[in-house]
Amino acid sequence: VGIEEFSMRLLGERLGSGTATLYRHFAGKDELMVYVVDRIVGEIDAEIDRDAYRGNDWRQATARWAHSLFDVLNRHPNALPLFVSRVPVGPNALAKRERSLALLVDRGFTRELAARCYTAVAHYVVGVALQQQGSGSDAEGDREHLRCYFGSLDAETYPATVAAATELTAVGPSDEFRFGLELMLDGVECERQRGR
Amino acid sequence: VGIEEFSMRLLGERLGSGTATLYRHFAGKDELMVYVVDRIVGEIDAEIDRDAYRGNDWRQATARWAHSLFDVLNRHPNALPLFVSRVPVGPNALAKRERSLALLVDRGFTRELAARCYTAVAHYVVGVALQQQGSGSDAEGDREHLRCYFGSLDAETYPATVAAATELTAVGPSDEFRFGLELMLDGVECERQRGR
DNA sequence: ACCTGAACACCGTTCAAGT
DNA sequence: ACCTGAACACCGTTCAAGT
Repeated sequence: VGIEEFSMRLLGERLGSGTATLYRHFAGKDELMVYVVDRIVGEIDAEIDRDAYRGNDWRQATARWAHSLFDVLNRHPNALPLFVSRVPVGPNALAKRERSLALLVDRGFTRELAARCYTAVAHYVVGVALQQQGSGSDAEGDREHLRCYFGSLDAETYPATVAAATELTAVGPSDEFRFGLELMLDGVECERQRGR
Repeated sequence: VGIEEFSMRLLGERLGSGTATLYRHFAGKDELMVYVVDRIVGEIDAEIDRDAYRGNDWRQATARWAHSLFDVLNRHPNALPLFVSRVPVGPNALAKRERSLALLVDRGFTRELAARCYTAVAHYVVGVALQQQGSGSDAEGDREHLRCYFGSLDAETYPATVAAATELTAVGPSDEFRFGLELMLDGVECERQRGR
């Protein structure tokens, strides 16, 4: 129902129990949300745990979990704000982090570079998903609206914005994500070669 | 006071007026927050508007506004959640976007590549700031705590995480930001050369 | 032992009544 | 005309009272 509309009263009602009963299972709303986050993290493609996965190089493998995480976050737009300023430490989060890190270390990254690159990519994925939040079914309409707005600005004051009104709004959320991820992986490749 | 603690009643009280009076100036809490966001965006280093700025190459200039935006966001940690899923379109946001875009186009980027790179960098900066939110004065203590937690895990189940416990928590928020930004700018450089 | 209605101390927003 | 106390319809959380 969305984070704004959710309430302990509503949850109690849907479960056919009193609101106060919920506090026998969770310390409060905050603790409940921690469990919600870990459950969502658990939905990340299990492929990352498989042996077959080892055939791919670091770039393919990293791109794969990044896309999988991005997909999962987009499947749960209502829960996205829960990922702000919360380092997920539940059992599912631990397992996924382990695999993503091992991926890099197994393929020759130093522990330090692996840790830095893992963190950068993970923060990029969640960050973009957060800022694209709500760009669901009517995303095309929203972009159209923004394009008109940029295009209608004063061309003397905002020449570059007016000229690039189309380009600024032509790229959809998933294309934008893919492009930025490739930029970051290109950067990782540079850093890796520099380290040698 | 933080977004959680803020209320229209508190604001009315601090201004020495009735709560209902606020609704004569703003349609409601949401509209008020839009103004808060644009005011914060207005704090981005004005250097970006100056002619002297033109001496720098695209990478220096882009890194400069990215760092400035990051600093501004960190100066207002309580307002950060307001940047989730809101494309800032106030007067200050328009002015800053114009300069950041013109920067790239003036230095030979096509409109499309400029738009894509601007968007990627802007989303990266805000995304990282969002996820580092609250890592203020006691950040060192939090990292120490997380390091112990990672280090204490079962080494059979989480070998890479245990081994990299130090590396995962050794990098502070601003270093992490700088590293990821460099990755992304390396990627932009790659893309730019490919386009030629 | 387990559950919960009702209460407590809050919200955002509205509007009739005051100045 | 402008302001606002009080009310309305909600919150999260607690606890005495019920089963």
